[in-house]
Amino acid sequence: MFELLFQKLEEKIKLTEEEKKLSRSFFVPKKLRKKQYLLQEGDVCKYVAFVEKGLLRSYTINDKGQEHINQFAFEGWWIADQFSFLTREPSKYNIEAMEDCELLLLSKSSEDEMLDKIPKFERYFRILLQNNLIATQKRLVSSLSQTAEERYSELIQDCPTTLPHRIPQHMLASFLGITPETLSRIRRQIISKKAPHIEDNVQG
Amino acid sequence: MFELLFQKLEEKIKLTEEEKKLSRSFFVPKKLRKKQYLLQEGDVCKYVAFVEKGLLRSYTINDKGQEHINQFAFEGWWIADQFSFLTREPSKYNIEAMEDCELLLLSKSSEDEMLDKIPKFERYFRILLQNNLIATQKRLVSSLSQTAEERYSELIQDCPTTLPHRIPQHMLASFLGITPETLSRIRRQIISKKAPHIEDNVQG
DNA sequence: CGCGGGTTTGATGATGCTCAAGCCCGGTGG
DNA sequence: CCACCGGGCTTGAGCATCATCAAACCCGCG
Repeated sequence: MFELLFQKLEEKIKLTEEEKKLSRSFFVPKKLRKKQYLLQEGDVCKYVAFVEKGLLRSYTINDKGQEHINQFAFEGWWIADQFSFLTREPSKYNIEAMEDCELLLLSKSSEDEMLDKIPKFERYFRILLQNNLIATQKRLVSSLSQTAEERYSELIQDCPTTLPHRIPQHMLASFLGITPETLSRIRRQIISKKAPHIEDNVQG
Repeated sequence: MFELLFQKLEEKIKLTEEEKKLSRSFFVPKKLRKKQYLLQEGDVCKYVAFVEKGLLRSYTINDKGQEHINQFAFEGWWIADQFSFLTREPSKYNIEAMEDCELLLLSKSSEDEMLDKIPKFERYFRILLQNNLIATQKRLVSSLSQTAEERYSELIQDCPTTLPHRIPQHMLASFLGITPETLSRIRRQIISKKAPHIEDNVQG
């Protein structure tokens, strides 16, 4: 259950066997079935979750009833509503399992204690947050300055295999901040750009 | 010169006098005149800067030549291109002083040494990044799910005094990802919504 | 006074949304 | 085995939002 976690940890920090053993004790394993929720809007986010297996999404619903996906979390990623977790205020996000999941949960008190007893984790989480911030800023800039087509093209360029394979189109649309209809039309346009001669020249 | 920095530090971590003295040595004071640059596109971001005084903006220019402001940094804030600072790759951002500034610069090697010698800073930067991430995620969601008018209204609701006072409209527009013309029209609409009776009913 | 920037205003067009319908395909039950 | 259902993807027509281009305006400053 902890294999992937320790593998990921070792990429950033070196833990002694002692520390590994101790750190295990702070996590609570949890399995989620597809469509079950780790967090629902209005609840306080009590855990940050490390994804050992499966796939989750975090999304909000705005006043017009539209869903907007904020983040996906694949194997080896962390997911939570940082704001609610930190402040203990009710969350505006929902975190749902898109596939059957195996998670390692870390409560606020466990995190605090772990950071106290194994300060190396301060560094680990700092690096994690830094990378997350870099990625989020990049996404923000692209959402402000690029067209939907450009954003979609870049997205599938970054993850040409996993994304279309494990995530249905209407959720990619929601992630990009566009409607499923628009995404469908964009895909058609891209295809006709790539092979503009096919429809025109193949005449038998 | 270090007053504001230590004030901000004390909100998050407790430093001994020894540590304060030591930490000073890692920073290099720097003054910038209005319109001078801390970082220019194509250069590697060599410093994270703490703003003792003044105001800066970080922006990118996309392929169509449009500027998009990524971040402002007021007194007490930090600013850098985290990605370039971390990877030493050339930056895609420009960081420019919007007013005369007094900064405290921290180079990568100084940061590393400081984190080594005063591990409390790991925690400080972790908290900093956490707050920055929360804010950036919020901005991302609003840029994906709200209209320009909604985003502008929320922005000036959050900072009704400082923002319009110190930041010209066309830069607010760039921050919101809209054109100056659109922002101007939005402002007019908001005004006429607030007092719809004025034009209609005052007839002499 | 005239210049130059920032802001405003207008006309037109592109991008993406809404609503509505049709299609495709896998799953279910008769 | 097939008919039916439902969800996801596609397609179309019309519309809202926002960008673009161009011109006017406003105001501080040399």
